[in-house]
Amino acid sequence: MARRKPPAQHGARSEDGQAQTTAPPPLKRGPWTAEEDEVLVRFVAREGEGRWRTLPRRAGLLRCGKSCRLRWMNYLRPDIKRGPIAEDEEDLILRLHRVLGNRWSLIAGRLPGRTDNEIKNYWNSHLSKKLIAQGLDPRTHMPLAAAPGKTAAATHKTTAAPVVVPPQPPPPPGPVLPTSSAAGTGSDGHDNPGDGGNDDLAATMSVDADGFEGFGDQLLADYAASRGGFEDVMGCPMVDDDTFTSFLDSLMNERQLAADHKGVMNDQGGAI
DNA sequence: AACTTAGGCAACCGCTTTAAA
DNA sequence: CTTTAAAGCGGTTGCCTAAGT
Repeated sequence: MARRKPPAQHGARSEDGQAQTTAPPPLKRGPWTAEEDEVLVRFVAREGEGRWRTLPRRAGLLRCGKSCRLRWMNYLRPDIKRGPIAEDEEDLILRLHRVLGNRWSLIAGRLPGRTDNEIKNYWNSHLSKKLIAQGLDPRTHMPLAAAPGKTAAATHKTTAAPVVVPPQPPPPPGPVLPTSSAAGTGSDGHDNPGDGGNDDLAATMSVDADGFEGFGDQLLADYAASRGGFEDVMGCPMVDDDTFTSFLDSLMNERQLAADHKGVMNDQGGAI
């Protein structure tokens, strides 16, 4: 169901947006054809992933490297799971999002076969609305402040400021988690579904807490405290790598965890 | 039946981070 | 140490389809 305006061949920019002086080859844009898919699949099978920038030329594709990578990661990888998001997957997404926020790649890393793009789209088109309908702020999973006529009724299209979020009080002290620096950590960023892909997360989780909303999570706090993994440093609760990794695992493997904290969640308006 | 609106999702954009030279 | 290339990420766009009028 891909539709992206095909023309727009403004070749005046490289794939990274930098201006170019020499006339670039006419890069194709828009939806991929079955033929292109086949070429890419065959090439990756033969040469392996990586070197995306040069891949198009080597493979004989008139696409930019970014486009090839995206197509492979989001659609052509053999381990991609097709089909609707299952109920348990949805439940996991909700719980992970509550802890991780919009870290789609990290969330995807915990859902084998699902891509960050797919989860992001699913979140924006389904789950955020679901939370709103429950009176919860999709960003923080906290109860929406009563804002007459400005919440669930606020229809939106896709993600552009999808949710009317009233000014929030500072989130409760949350674990110190990585911000966008979780990106680009040497792994392919998609965290190889199912392979403990939050290692990079854990490695960076002590960086800073700025900009991470939706994580003020009593769930993790309790969990970490129970593990003795909490320290209060500069007013910011910290968790160690193992604690956080275990916590994410527990989110996946122990539905009981949520039940154990039901009281907490109820206090917050029944989040999740 | 024709038109309009909303939803869904693949693809693109721009920025950040990391690694290599 | 600095610069540059490569890769990855989150946000956004825009087309197609379905539902509604």
